[in-house]
Amino acid sequence: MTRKILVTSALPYANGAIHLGHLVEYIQTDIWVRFQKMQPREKVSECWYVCADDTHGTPIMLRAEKDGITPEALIERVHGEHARDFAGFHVAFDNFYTTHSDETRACANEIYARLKQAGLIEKRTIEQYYDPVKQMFLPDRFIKGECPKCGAKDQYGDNCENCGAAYTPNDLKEPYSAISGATPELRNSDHYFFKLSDPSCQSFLRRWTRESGRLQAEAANKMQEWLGFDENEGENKLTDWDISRDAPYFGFEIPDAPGKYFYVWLDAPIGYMGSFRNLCDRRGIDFDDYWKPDSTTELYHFIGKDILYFHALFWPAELEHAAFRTPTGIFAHGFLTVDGAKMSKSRGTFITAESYLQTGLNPEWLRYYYAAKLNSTMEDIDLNLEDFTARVNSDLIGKYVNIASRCAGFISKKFDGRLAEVQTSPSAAWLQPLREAAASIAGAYEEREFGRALREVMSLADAANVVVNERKPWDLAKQQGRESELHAACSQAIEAFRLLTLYLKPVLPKLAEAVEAFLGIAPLTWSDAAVALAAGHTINAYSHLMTRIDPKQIAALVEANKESLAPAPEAAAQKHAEKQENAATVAVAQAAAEPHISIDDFMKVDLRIARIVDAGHVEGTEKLIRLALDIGEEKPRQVFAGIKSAYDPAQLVGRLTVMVANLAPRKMKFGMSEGMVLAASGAADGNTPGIFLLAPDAGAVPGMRVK
RNA sequence: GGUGAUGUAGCUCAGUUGGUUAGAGCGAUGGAUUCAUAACCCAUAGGUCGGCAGUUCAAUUCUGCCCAUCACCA
Repeated sequence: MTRKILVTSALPYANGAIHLGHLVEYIQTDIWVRFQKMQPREKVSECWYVCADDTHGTPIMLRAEKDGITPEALIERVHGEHARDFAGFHVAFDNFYTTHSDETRACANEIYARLKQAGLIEKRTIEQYYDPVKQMFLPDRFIKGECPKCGAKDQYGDNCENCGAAYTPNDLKEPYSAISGATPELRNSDHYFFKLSDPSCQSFLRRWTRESGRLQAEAANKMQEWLGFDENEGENKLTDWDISRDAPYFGFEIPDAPGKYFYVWLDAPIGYMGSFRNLCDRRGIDFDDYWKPDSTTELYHFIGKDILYFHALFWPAELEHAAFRTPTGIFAHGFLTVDGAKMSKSRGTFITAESYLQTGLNPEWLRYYYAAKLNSTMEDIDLNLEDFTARVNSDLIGKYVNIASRCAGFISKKFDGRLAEVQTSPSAAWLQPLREAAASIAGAYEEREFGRALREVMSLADAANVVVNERKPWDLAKQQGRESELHAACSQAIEAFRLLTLYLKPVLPKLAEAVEAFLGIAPLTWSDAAVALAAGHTINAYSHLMTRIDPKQIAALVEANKESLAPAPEAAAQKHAEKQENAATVAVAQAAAEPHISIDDFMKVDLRIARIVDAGHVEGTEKLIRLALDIGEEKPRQVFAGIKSAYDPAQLVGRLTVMVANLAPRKMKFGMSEGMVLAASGAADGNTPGIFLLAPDAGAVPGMRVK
């Protein structure tokens, strides 16, 4: 059966420039799509690649305000920049659209309406911080204050960068608005939730995430962590997802809720549909064929591993319950590092797509290098600038282009550009492995094992160079009567070059075009591997196809991206998920507060004497011991404790210790942890190793309260 | 803190369902060659397969502990 495929890359947020980190994904997707489009129609009859700018949310609104323009003007400008950058790197979307479109709005409204009809939308009143100066509700990341745990100042509203504690903005001490600096007030507001906690969502997602092909193995593991193993898991489930935001907000107003807007993360994935709908309208494609529930077409989302949550949980659950098809597969990739470290503005390794092109570097160099490093896992990939130069120069110029360069001249000068018979020539037997490699290279591309594909291509290029070396066309050219040998040797080398070009074409589309012009052939497709160019086929004069990277260009690129200013925090710069949160850093001095707690605070902690009635290792963990604790209740409590390094389970059974009995139960991969045992340990500096479990003096019995 | 991943030659990476001398490309060194933008070809050197312990006739591979790096914790 012929395949029909729809492919997406994650939507870039419309408040910043495309950089080398983004390009990993777009290049990866583009290579895969180009590969599919080279397949014969009977195998892949359609393959569409759509994307869009992600244009909504608070950061866009504030950014536009800061620039003194409307959000619409901002996103239009950025759309132009993004389209230019993608085109510059030969990323060939069938449609690069925008989420701020009628199509996306219509899809969002439809999905919302259907979810509502299915009883999966719920209105709830929540308490949220409000900036009285700016007159708007504040997203978590726009509230800063002191960490409730360690007292560190100027921490974001969701977690502490100093001690790593996670909390909600309501827990922050001395909170202030990162926008105005004002002290925010708690106010009530109605929000709309997608009921992810509904049993139908839970059971659907448990099934869906485990189906073969949906997720990479590592991603499926992660999902299991979030979802739990089975239906009988404790009451700790997925929580409902807040999909609305209050005005002022740049986005789509919810149809039946004036003043409420769809949260940007709701309409972002819907933007895939919106973009495709727009393409369908322009090209006469059947939208429903791709999105109806029982569709036989394939749908793939290429994403960064940071947004797996949105694409593997929320998105399929939405689609399923809104009576659309769900994705065939989610392909997550890792992050990019440059020279082994996060991209850094001060080091000049935060490199924008625009600066790369303006410095005069060839985009196909980067495409090749990324491809050489990409595989189907979520591992991070490193752009090592020295290695980049060496690898591209050696592989592409030294090996691959060299084959044409060293043989084409003889064909032109001695044979008037005409090729000898190759397909049936006995001396051309060495080309057979090159030709047959088409299948395994195709397999590697299909599986997104681009590195493996290119290793195979380059080893074939090595083999071709060895053969040329053995045939020595330069010697043959000097000898009378050996013209046909020379003709055969060079024609075969050209044929090898044609095959290698075909295999590299998904990665190097422009170079392949230049080769097609040089060889005087129609655009190469995968089935062209089978048949050699015919005897007498005329090729054009060779002119060099690609230059080497000059290390000076790399130095210039780094220099152009260097910011001498004090480096701003940029740790999360390559992520999509930050879109809803990333705030401008506003420094506001805060007075220190004494980190005392009241007796009431202390009494909230229900400490109990517990007897360890059972203890055992937890398979698959490095630090945990599973404890069964008797605190005088009907059933012992199950608690997981990170004390494996210091205790042997067998020695623990029977002894008394102290546990926190009213700690919120936490679902872990291996079951519920219903409390916590108390143990002392030294600072994390490792100078005082060891973990020391607390124990009461003789006389205490299980269940006694500790206070 | 918890979870997951990674750690193999100077660099970038393969690989090992436990089995003799651990591989490639680049780089280095030596040689050969001159058709090719000094590319290509041949050869050599270079690794306690992060560290320590255990299981085993045998561990880079399995198990435990430790170290380092990275990500995630909605």
